[in-house]
Amino acid sequence: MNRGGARELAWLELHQVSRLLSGELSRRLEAEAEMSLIEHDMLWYLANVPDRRVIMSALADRLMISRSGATRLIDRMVRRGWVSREADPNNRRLTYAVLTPAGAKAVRRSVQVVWRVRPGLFDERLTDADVADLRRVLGKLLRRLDVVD
Amino acid sequence: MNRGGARELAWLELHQVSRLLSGELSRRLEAEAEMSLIEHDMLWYLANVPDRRVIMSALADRLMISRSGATRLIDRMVRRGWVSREADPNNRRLTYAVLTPAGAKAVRRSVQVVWRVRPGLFDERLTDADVADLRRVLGKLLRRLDVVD
DNA sequence: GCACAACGATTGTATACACAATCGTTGTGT
DNA sequence: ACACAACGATTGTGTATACAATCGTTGTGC
Repeated sequence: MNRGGARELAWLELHQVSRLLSGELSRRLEAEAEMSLIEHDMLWYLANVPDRRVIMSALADRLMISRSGATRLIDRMVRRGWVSREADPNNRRLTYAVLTPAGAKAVRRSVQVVWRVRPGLFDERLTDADVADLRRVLGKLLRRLDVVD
Repeated sequence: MNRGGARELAWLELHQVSRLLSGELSRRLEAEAEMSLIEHDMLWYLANVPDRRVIMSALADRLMISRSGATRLIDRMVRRGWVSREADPNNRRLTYAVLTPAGAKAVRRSVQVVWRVRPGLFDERLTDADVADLRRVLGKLLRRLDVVD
């Protein structure tokens, strides 16, 4: 029943690799930095954005999660003291998620974990040519998938 | 703070592509075949395995979900009448998930959706060389990630 | 043969997530 | 100025998932 075509296998392997890689990094982050992968991604993004603050809905888009997902994610981070909420004085519909000093400290630790773990999972196995090929193909796939970037 | 290296971007794009692709196929499956992506994957696997039956834990491994996740997934499928459970007469610890005729019918519909949707998302955008490159790189990544395959 | 470890599946529980509904705020047409 | 649409965020709710504990079954050492 049309099994095993190269394109079907490529599709399968793509998801398999993504799942295995993020699963492994996830476990290591959970164990060594007490945070989930999405929490790390969020903090890392916040740490590298001007003013270390971002509007809730922009955060949701960037992390590819729902608006309510972003609300609850920030709830957890506020409870942990890593992020604070700030209202926009000019437009009271907007809420900023702002990285706190404690959050900056936390993300410094989680980034260390990523730097320690990711090379072994990913970077070290690929030559420059591999990376270039991978990005070329991923770029083609990404191009029309309404990614705002 | 060490942003934007090609390897970091490749990692990001890999997960982004996987997420966007499966998200889109997921929505289409939900809308047009009333099942989730993992449910389709499960039925499709079952439909192509000898005897259309598989041991629970093998199913979990294959789908890369937890054992309890597999139990609950099969619970749902049994409720829908698409899968039945059968005990192994020789080893009463083992449970088989078996595709029912109704399940075979359901997967025929969901496969149609996949065949209709995936080419536009994936296949059509890639040349044979793209697919070969992608699989070469993914293969490298997969090789040591204890994939039973 | 019996005690007990190993095994496969399930259940209890906590958590994360999406979708839909809702709340307060801001923009718009007349 | 007012009614109302649009907007951004949150809350209510249902569901999927994982981890740990447990249940019944099978294998093993003595």
